[in-house]
Amino acid sequence: MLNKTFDPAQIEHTLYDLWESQQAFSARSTSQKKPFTIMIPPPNVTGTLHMGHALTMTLQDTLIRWKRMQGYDTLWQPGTDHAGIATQMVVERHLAAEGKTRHDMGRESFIERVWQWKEDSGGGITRQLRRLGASLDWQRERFTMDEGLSQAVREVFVSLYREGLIYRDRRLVNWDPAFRSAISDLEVESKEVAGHLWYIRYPLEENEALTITVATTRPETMLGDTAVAVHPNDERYTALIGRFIRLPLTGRRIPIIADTYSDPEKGTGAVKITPAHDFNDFEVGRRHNLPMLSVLDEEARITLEEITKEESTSLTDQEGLSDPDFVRSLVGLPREEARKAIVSWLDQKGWLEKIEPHRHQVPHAVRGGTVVEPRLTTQWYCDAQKLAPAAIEAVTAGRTVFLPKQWENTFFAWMREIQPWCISRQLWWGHRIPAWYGPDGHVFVAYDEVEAAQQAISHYGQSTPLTRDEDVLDTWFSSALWPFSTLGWPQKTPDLARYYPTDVLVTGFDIIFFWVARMMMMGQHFMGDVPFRHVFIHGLVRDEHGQKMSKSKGNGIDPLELVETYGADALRFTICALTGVGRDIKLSHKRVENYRTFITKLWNAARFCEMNGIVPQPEFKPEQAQLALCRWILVETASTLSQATQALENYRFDEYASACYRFVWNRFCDWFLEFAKPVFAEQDSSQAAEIRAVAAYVLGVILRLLQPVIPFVTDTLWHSFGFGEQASLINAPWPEVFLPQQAVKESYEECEQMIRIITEIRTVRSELNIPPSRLVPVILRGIAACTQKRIVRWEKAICRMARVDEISSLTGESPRGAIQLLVDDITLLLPLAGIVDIEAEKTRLQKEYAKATEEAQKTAKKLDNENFINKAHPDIVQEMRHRLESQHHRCEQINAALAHLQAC
RNA sequence: GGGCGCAUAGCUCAGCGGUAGAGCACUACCUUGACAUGGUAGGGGUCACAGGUUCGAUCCCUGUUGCGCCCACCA
Repeated sequence: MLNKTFDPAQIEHTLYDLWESQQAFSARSTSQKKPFTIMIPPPNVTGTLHMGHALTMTLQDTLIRWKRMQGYDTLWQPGTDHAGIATQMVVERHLAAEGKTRHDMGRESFIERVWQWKEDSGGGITRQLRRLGASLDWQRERFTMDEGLSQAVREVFVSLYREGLIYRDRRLVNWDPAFRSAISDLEVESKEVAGHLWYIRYPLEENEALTITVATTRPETMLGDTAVAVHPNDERYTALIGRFIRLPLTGRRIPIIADTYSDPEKGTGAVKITPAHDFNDFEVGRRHNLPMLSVLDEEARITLEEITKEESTSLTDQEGLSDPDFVRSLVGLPREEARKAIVSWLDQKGWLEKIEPHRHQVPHAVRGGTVVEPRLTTQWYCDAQKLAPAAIEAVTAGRTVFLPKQWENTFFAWMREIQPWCISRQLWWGHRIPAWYGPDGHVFVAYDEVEAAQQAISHYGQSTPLTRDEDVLDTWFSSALWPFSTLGWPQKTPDLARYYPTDVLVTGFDIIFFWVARMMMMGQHFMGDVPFRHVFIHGLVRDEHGQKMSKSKGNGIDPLELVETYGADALRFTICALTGVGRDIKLSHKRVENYRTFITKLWNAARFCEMNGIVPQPEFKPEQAQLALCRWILVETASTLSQATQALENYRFDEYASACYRFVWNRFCDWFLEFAKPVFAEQDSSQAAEIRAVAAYVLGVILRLLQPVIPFVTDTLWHSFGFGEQASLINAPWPEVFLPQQAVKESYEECEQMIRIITEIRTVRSELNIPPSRLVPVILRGIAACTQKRIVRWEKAICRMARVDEISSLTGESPRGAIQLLVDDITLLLPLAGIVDIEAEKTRLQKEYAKATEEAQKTAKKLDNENFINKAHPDIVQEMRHRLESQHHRCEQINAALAHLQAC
């Protein structure tokens, strides 16, 4: 017996455990079935489930469960990511709470601590995925830092190095002074900031009275200036090109150079060049062979190390121009303080011409939010420019297709402009770079220490002590290998051959560059094929006001809270229903609450079936159905099934959900079950047996149709009804579409007509304020014998559903004051004289007449247009003629009804 | 500066070259033996604006406005 209400909390845990213990989600690599594979975008191992996860996982699970039913050998590969920076940050925060830093602990014990943290919290996210109902193949769960994946990382690093696609380079990187690490371009976002433009006079070498003024937003970097650039065509400065200035503060002698980088429109047209602290200046410096002096250390504090190394003599005191004591006092000052100090010194000494307020873009670290400092360091780079073309070609050729398609443009735009990928990070948590250095700095890249040592012997001719590179790899380096590393690569495993390339990647647009592009490059390079055939890009989950959910705004919705409150099915169905193409999702408790009613409706429909003795009849075939009602619901079932299937094929989760919703609620419940009620109420109806069989069949289809999106409630019902004796719902076959024959279509029309009759009567009743408790008689006038027989067949249903107490027929005149209804060629009379307000009915009819004539006029006007007749498609013209005919007919009928009333 | 997306009922969104749709909200009536987390019926839209193409435009094209996003850019 089904409970009166469905209680998800009670069943979801047990049901999921059962599924898992039965290994219902396991891929069967030895089966004959065709494989269908989705790789999970691995969530951070120490993370917690947020709405974005709930969205992407629901969509993936819906696809994978659907494909499983379609008979594929499905692999949904689970796993987690070590998330270098994020995880290290969390653990460092814990340490800070204890008053410690990672440097106090040392590398080894810090890493041990992170592993411990991973062990303690690492199950969280996977437990939460289970809570959502995600049908991942847990036996295959992987972690980006487990032994197998680490081996893949080393293999990729070493071979790319040997191919010259990984190299070390000294150039500017985006440096996060808080992490004291390089970060990638993608981890930098520019934010507009209200700052200042400082105009500083630089005196000419030969005559201090003559100055050239530069404008800068970063006066603190002037310690590292090694040139002033002007545009070669800028007449204001042509005479100065090739001459030298003396840099205030240090007295350094630096050239005025001509370079087209300088923009005469900006500032004064003369720009200070600080190659070690600005990406553009760096390029200028390279072109002109300028010295590159770093004046900020790893924490972005002033350092004079490089200046004093380069030019130990320049720091001599020159009255008013250079001031060695002051400059030395700057050492160790953070950027902002150094800026203030330098500006005030310049002002005192008269070098500051003016200050203007200035809004400009400043790069900030996406994670942590510190102002990023361009910094000259040696890092490891991956030559993405060489890897990109194959990935671009794969998309151009359609071997990988993005959906929606327009994301391909985003992908192309970035890939075509791709920059060298800085893959080293000055962190401790991650894949340590497999590179060792000899005492002279010679690099040995090897799979392990033993191999490196051997290389050293052959290089040096003797055993030589090596030190390992301190840095770790960018987290996305290992993520890039995910589609094949999880399948056993670099070994040539059967799984790799079977499940690669995967079928679809489901993810958000925010990681197209970080992850999708890199998987494409690595997949093409190491597997010789794309990692996935489709990339389905979904939107973002926002709050009900369309705001991005964020911790700081506190507007986030916890998916687990929704699951606890409304059930996983309700959340999943809501997500599917709201996932349109290329649109973000606005989510609220209210939304989930609303869609939960659908789950409730389904549950209650099933209870009704149960109460009426509906049990599965495995022998039943839809082709056998004779009754019009049964044929009608079977046609509806077939049509829903094909709509739903097509929707899923096109990743139209919203259409899939709404097709199911409409069918279950507005067809199965509102009409089929309602029509069935009077039949079931009869003691021994000959029709009941067929209706029961069909109801059971349709219910079975409904449960299978909805299993992918609402697995808990459907599985519960599946077993409760005993459908499960044949197969578990999870592996039950996706229903076949039943193709209706001509006779079935006629039956369908018959049922549709009855629906219209009932609706017409209901509408009139409602508009004339006849309460449901008041039963009314219906008279059929001048009706053909076969139509009459048909109505008789449906009499009980019409009476019950339209609140009618008697259906009779007559030929000849209508009774006075009877309300006349028209459905196709059937005239229905409601003899309500004295019961209803005749005037109200007149008004109603007049309104309807006006509407009908207006519509008819519109059609007539169209048909009067010669151009329309000549140029429109003949089918359309024909259709319009038919339309006009029926509109005229309808007008006449209303008019007749009106005339009848007038006569009263 | 370059690019992309969106604009349809009070709200959230489908849709489509040929009579504007759904859910929620709203109004009225109804506790009828599956379900009040329900039933029945109803009101509500110059499809952002201006041009163009077309027999016909909410739909296609161009422009305008508004909102959002991505990339680039520390003078």
